[in-house]
Amino acid sequence: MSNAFIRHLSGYGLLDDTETALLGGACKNLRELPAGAHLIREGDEPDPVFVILEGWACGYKILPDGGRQIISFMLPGDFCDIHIAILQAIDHSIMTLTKATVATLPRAEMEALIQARPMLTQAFWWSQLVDQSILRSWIVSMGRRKSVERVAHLMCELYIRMRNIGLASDHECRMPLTQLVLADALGLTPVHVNRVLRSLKAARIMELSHGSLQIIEPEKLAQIAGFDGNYLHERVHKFA
Amino acid sequence: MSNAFIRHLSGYGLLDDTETALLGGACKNLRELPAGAHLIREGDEPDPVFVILEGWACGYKILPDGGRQIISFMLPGDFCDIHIAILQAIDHSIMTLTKATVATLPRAEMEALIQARPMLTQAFWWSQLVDQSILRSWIVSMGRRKSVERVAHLMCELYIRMRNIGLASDHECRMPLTQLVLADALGLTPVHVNRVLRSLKAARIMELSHGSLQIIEPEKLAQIAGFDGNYLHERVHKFA
DNA sequence: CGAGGTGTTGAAATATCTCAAGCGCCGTGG
DNA sequence: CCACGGCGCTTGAGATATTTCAACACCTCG
Repeated sequence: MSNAFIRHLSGYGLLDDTETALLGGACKNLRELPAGAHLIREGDEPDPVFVILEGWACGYKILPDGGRQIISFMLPGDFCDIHIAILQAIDHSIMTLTKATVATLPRAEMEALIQARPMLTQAFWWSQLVDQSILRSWIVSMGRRKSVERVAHLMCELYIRMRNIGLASDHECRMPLTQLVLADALGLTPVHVNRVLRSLKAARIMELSHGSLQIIEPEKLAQIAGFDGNYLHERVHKFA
Repeated sequence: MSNAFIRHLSGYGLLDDTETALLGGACKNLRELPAGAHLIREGDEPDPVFVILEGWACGYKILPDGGRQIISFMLPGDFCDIHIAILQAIDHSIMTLTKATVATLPRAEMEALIQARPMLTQAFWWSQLVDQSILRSWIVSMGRRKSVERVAHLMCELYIRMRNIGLASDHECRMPLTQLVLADALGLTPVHVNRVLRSLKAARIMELSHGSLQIIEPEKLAQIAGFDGNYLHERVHKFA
C-alpha cells in the first residue's frame, strides 16, 4: 500500500517497512474535496493533520486591508503544514486549488505514531526542513527579484517539485493556478502577472495556459530566474 | 547550569531535568566571535551546529547579481538553523552582526542526543516550527506590505522576540542593525529605509539610532504594521 | 440568457530605486 | 596630535517598475 505521501517520506531513506506500513494504516481516512474548499481556517481549533494525496492546495493569510498573501503551494504527498497540528494557534488558512483527495490523520494518531516510532519524527522533521528551504527561497524572490524573475523562479520550483513526484515530463506539467492566485503568491498584481506571462510567451520561453505549464526554453527560464534547485533537497543526509 | 539556549528550549515545556542537563553538557564548547564573522558559508561542509548564546547573527543569501537578501535574524538562544547540519547542501550563509558568543555542538553529539532522547527531537522540531512561522510572516510582509509597514512589522517582531528572552523592557531594546542590513532584510534600498526611519521618527512613533530601538507609540506602530504577535507563539518561561 | 470568474489591454499614478553628493564619526597610522 | 579613509547616515532629483483604474472579450455554468 503506497501513496504519494508515503513515497514522499520514504524518499528520505529513513523508514523501514514497519514504519511505512504504519503510515499506510494511518492514511485510511480519505476525503474528497472540490476546488476552493477550506481544510483549515485561521482561528480554527487544530485537530486533524491533513495530507494531500491528489490535487493542489495552498496556504494563505489575509491582511487587515483584505489583501491575500499565499505562503505555500501543496502538491500531492505534501503535509498540510503539520505545525498546525502542533502549535496552539493556527496562523493561516489552507484551501484547495483543485478538486483534491486528502487523508486526515487524527491528532491522537499522529502523537501515537511519533511516540511509537522516533524515526517517524525524524522523517517529519526533515520534510519540514525542506519546506523551510522553500520558504526561504520565496523570501529571496520577493525581496530581491523583479517580477519576471519571480514568475520564472516560481515556475521552475513548481515544475521541479512536480517532476520529483512523477507528475511532469518533457518540460510540461499541470499547473492549475489562475493569474490571480499567482499574483497573490508572488506579491504582484494580477494585471502585472498577466503582462509578464504574456512577455514570456512572446519570447517563446514558456507558456502557461489552460492550467498547464509548458517550458519551451528551460535553460533560458532557469537563467532568468537565477534558479538553483539545490534547495529542494532531493536527497538528505542520514543521522546514524 | 542554564543559558539562553536552554531557557529557550525549556520554554516549550517538553524537557525534563535529564534533558536540560544533557543540553547543558553539550554547550560546553564556546567560541567568541567578532562582528561580521561567518559561522557558515554557502557551500561549506555542514559540520557543527551552532547556537547563539550572546549577540546577534543573520542568515542571508547572495544572488547572481551580487545582491544580498537576509533571511533571518538570530538572537540569543536561537539555533543557527539546525537544518544546515542535516540537509546535504548548505543553501545560505550565516554571519554575526555583533560580537557574539556561540556554542558549537559537534554533529556527532547532536546525533547522540537525538538518539538518546526522543523528546529532544521534539523540542528541536517545535523550535523549528516557530522559526517557520517567522519565515511565513516575512513572506507576507514582503509580498503585501508597503515599506513603512514592513519596517514597522520587523521592529515589532524583533522587539517582541527580545522581550521574550528578557532583553527588552519599557518599549526599548538593543537593535544593532545598520540601515544597510535592514534594507537587505526588508527587500528595500538603504536610502529608502533611511527615509522611512526618518518619517517614523518625525511622526514620533519610533526611533532607531545608535543601535537601539525606542518605540514611542506602541499601538500606532503595531497598527501601521498590522502586527499580530500570535505567530511568535509566546510562551510562559520557566526560571530555573 | 445572464452572471461571474478569468484573461487582456491602455493610460495615468505612485512607490521605490538609482545615481550622486555631502556630512559626521571613529579608529588608524603617520 | 592631526590627517586620513572608511563606513554609516542623510538628502535631492530624475528614472522606472509596478500599481491602479477602467474597460472589454471570453467562457462556463446555472
